[in-house]
Amino acid sequence: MATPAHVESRLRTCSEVFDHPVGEPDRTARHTISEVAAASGLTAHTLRWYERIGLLDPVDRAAGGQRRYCDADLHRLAFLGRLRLTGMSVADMLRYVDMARRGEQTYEDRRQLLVAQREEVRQRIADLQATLSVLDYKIDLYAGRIADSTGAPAVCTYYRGEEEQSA
Amino acid sequence: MATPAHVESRLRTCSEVFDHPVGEPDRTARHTISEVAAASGLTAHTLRWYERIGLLDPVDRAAGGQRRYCDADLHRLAFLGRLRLTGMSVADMLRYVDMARRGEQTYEDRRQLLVAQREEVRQRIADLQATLSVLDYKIDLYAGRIADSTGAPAVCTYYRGEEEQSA
DNA sequence: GGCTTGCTTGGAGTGCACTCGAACTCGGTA
DNA sequence: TACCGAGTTCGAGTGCACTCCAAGCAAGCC
Repeated sequence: MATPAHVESRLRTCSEVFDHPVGEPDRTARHTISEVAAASGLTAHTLRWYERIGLLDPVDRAAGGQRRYCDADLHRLAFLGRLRLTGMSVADMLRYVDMARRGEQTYEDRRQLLVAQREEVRQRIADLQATLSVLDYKIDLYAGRIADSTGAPAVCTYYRGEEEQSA
Repeated sequence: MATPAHVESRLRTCSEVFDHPVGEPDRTARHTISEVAAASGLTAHTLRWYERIGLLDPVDRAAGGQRRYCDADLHRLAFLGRLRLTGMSVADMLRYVDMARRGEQTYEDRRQLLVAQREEVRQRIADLQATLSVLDYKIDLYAGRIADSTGAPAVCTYYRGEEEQSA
């Protein structure tokens, strides 16, 4: 049922893996730090720093001591990027990663952490959507598309009066 | 057409104004710094700092030098809070406020700034919603509600394989 | 051999947005 | 009069998340 024979099974590029981190990750250490930096949007500095503080497990090395990242590293980076996007602190990401290292016994703890984070994300989306309508209103106001101070029926006047600090 | 006579027209409280900054703001300086702190969620320290750096115009003072905020100050604070929520930097908020001080001639500039910010907010919402589905997937995974490695038809396997760092 | 490029390290530095401290003033009350 | 609590000032400090630096190494090329 896995990969049909006629599908080429070459190793995927760094960006391919990072942008679409699905399936069983290949464990071949083969991506250089600059490839991973380009794919992830993080700097090489930041990638080394993530490893130093323990967000990434020690990365494999080529002869000469250079880092070679495998697909599993990219999977983790991609997910950490998602968590960071939600506003999760590095300290909390570390907590999550430490749990992941402790294996199945932390499934429930991890689930709870993610459920809490999901709630925060939902709240954040709601806040942003409320902000969006304030921005819409202000933009229309500046474009002169809102007849001001005429008794237009029930027009939203959010933040009217903030425009000019005269008086 | 304005305020019918039978509607009581007492001055609104600090929280009322901050939470619902609509209509022409009253210019009576009457809210203490701790009231504004409670209503806005900012600390008194931060309110003074906002004024020091110019995000707020110099606030009126009671005899004795204590600050008394008016409704217009609260309107501005409420809108600044919205901008901050979008991730706008204090430096950019300052730019916006400086434009507002220069009056009508900056309407177009301000509109453009807000349009750009609106685009960022939309992008941010999209990112967060994508993250939400990743979180949903992971949460289900941890709850054991996803039959792993069985050939379930086209199940999303985002980030599968990131769970355990064994191997 | 000499040069360039890309990588290595640990520690120090940066920028942001607050956050706090210390010393002081004011108005009210027991 | 003594004290309290809420407020004042400005400069300094904090925590976070990078970001950079200097010195060095290894491989590849002219």
